[in-house]
Amino acid sequence: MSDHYTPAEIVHRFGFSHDTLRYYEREGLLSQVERAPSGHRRYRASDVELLDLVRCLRDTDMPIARLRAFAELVRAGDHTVPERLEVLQAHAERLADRIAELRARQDAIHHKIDYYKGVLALDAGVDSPAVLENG
Amino acid sequence: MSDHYTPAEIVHRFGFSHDTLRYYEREGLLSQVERAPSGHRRYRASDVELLDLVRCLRDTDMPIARLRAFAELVRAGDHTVPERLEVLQAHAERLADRIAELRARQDAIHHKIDYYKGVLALDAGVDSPAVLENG
DNA sequence: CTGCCCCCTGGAGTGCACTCCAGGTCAACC
DNA sequence: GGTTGACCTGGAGTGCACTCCAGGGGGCAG
Repeated sequence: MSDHYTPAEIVHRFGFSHDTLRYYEREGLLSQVERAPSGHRRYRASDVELLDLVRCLRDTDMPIARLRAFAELVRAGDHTVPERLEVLQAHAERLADRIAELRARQDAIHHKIDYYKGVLALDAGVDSPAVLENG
Repeated sequence: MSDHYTPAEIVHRFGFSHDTLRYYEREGLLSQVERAPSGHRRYRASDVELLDLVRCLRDTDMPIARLRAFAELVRAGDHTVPERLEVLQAHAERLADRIAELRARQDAIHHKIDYYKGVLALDAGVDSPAVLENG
């Protein structure tokens, strides 16, 4: 381990494919990644740090465009911290909403599952099962 | 209100667009929807019931292909209830995993937010702020 | 010297889920 | 009778996020 990471190491670490990493770079999520004399990329600690956040935000469905905007703020310097904070807080809010929605839907699905289980239980126990109310 | 619903009523009720409803029909999520003599669609209670579930499952990211498979089971008759149950249970499991992942990411994002808040607090109170550990 | 592997490039292709469009029908209202 | 509005059709187009491809280079093991 030296002060940089090869593409393969990054692929392994984050689970992004080579192509996805190049795509992110093209899209401005990563600033120009350093190169070895051979032309091969050398990812640095700052890239890794940003990719960590990218992983987190992509996994929570932040679109690429917003990630690029965030990355640009990071590049613009420390004075953009308030704006970055706003971006993250807005995202956290949407995420909380999304989780709440998923949980509500999850409840509905479990009700449906229970309904089907009821149907099966009746089927198993009775020759001609009664009609069941679908909740 | 009669025993059927117009396309506009369905659009209003579920928030699916006309085009999306037609797309779902083409994709086999709804079986052939009844028509008025004019050719206009007439959605019935059974369509509404299925659309309710479609809303639920789409909102929790079940792909169209799996929804079609489910719809086919529904059409095939009551003997497919065990299979439908399996589909729903598998989906519920994926959904629980997804929610757990989102919550984990949510924690990480909140840590990042707290970190940025710390930076700002230091900025506000100190002329030359100390370096802060990024968690 | 010969493979072989890892990596490079620009650009084209893919999959999914819609979404839009042009042109037409039908019923109702003025 | 004309206009309006809701709806119809098949098919093309869109947006997003990758993902794949063909062709090429550098460096090292055998």
